[in-house]
Amino acid sequence: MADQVTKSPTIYDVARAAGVASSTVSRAFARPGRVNAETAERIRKVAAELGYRTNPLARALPTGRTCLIGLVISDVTNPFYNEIIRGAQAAATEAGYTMLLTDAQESGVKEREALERSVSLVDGIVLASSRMSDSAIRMIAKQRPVIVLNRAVSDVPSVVTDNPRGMRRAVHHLAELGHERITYLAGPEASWADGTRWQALREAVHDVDLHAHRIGPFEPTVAGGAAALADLARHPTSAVIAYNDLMAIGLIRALTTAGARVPDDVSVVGFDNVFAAELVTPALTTVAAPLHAMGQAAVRNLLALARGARPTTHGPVSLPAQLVVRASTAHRRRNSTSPAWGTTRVSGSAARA
Amino acid sequence: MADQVTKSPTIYDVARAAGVASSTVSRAFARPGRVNAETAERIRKVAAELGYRTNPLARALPTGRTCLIGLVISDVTNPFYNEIIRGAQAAATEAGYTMLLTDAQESGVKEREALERSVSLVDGIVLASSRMSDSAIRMIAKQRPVIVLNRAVSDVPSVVTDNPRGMRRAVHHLAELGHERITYLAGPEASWADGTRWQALREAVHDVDLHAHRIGPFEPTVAGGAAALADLARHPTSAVIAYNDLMAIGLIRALTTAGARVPDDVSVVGFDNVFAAELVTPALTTVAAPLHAMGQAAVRNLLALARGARPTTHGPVSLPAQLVVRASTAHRRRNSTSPAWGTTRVSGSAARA
DNA sequence: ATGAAAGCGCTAACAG
DNA sequence: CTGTTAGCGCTTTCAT
Repeated sequence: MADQVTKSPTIYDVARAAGVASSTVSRAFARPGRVNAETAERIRKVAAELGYRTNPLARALPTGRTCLIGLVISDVTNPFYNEIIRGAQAAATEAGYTMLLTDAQESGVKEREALERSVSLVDGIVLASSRMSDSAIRMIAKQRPVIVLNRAVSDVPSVVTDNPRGMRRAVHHLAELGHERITYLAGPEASWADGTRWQALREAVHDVDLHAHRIGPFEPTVAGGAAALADLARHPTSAVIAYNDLMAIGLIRALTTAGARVPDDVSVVGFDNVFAAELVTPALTTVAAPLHAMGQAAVRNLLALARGARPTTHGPVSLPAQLVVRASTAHRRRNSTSPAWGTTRVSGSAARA
Repeated sequence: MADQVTKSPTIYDVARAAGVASSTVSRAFARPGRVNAETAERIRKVAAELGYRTNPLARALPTGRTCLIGLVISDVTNPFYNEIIRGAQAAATEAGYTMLLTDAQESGVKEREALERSVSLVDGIVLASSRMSDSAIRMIAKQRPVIVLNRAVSDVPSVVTDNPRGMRRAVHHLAELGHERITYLAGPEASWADGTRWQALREAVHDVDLHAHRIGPFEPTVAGGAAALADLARHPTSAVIAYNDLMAIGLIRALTTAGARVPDDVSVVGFDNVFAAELVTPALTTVAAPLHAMGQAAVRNLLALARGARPTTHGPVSLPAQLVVRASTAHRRRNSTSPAWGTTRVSGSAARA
């Protein structure tokens, strides 16, 4: 039965038992060099016997450092963040920091409230795919070091994936497979990543002389991807690139249900390479973000910032993305002129050449 | 550029500006009833102007309460915890608490270290599928209120799913489909859930006069499930129940690759109903744990404990599980005496029908 | 209802 | 190298 009666020993208890001043005990733990080896040894021994453990809270008060960092995630439920969380945690632990993880539950308001309650508690904050406005972010960046992940906010250091390059690879892959028209399934309008991806797609497509068309925005979820089918049917293409894996998966399912075959009738590529991407059938071709590395980089940079380092680079730190080719993309079949999966009545003729 | 120069105003700044004693300011925030309505109003106004926000750290020192609770997860990467985290977070926020999430990275040692660093910081701890020994858990339960999730530890309150009932439902479902022999794919030996599930399976199977056979243990991952194929092939059955969804998914994939058809040749049921369960093909029939509710219940109970409530019930609090029937289970085909998916060379002729 | 003062447990000058 | 002495920002008796 939980009996939290025993008050944990304080620095004074140790000091008394070791016959030294409390400040010496403090030094023995914080600055072992500044204390006689023998005394230090004795203090450690006594402390161990008493079961003394320095109270991080009390320590934080005079020093102003809590050794806590906040990681705010727009939606912990999204598998996209799994590896990011882990990378961040690893970097934090490695540096002796503890992580305060907060789920913003998709809401800019909740995000703000949560931040409200935790800014003063942490030495720095990583904002992953924040739903807050740029100005709100700059606001909190005034109070504590902040790194934004997966987004660029002027005057606030950030870590992102190299979407342009990832997108270029996806487009080249599709081009090699003979596809000529690509539909982009847009994610949330507020998403910075969505903007860069669509922009990158337009440029990439231009380079290799293909065409791109955008539909959306849709929710960045399986349901959102499924919902995109109707729009896609109105203007079908043999290839589609989705804002993220979840949407790609949703679309594939809807497509399959509607009688289309992936990748035979339409090739689909996602973004992020989340865990489920390789589990679904067909396994998803996707642009893999270096999730773990991103979480890690964000925390490391944050910690550097907290230590007083000025952000070196000006633009965001950009981590390389890779294309993971799996089974959801295939060579375009010339003969499939009209989609078998038209909305209601398959308006056959409207297909591309 | 992050300029954390501006020191945030203290209670004294507010007191001075409002022309009252600091203690009055303190009361105005903590015990509004104990202060003149007008003064309180003035104080709030001044505080707002100055942008004063009470420092939770400084508050925690004299009160001993940090309004922080720790949630330790054996592996944040496992989708099983997604909804649990969310439920926990919701309950915490609702009660005005902030959550300190820690990933134990599958390691009892790391778990312990992380705990070491955070016990003194929190008002209570939820241990989800802890990898530590019962005695280690009881140890930390002596220092702070603790709730263990998904496990039973004597003398420590816990929240679990009703595995026996879930298992019974799965077995009845399989029985109705005409299956007679069920293989259980065991998860980690150290897992409390694994023990109860296998035990429940044996009992359930006995009630309806079927047979159960256990293979394993395997890693509770997709890879682990795939690895189980070899063992299963050695002693094939028309139905298998896996320790969890990830393993079930892994097995299905391996089975499919080996040329077997799910559910035609073998029916597979998982446990947990994680997000990916409905995404895979065939969609997984699984025993759904009330993930969100579990996280929520754990935190609520913890908070009650922290408030001084004695745990009412003696055994663990058990939350109901449901069977979600999807596409990975089907009626047993009488004629498939020998598996078409034998270990190495698929002995062609042996196909069903 | 309000003020004064004594800490919470620890760190950080400053002397010795 | 070690002891002394102030605080960090807030709460909490105890007076008034």
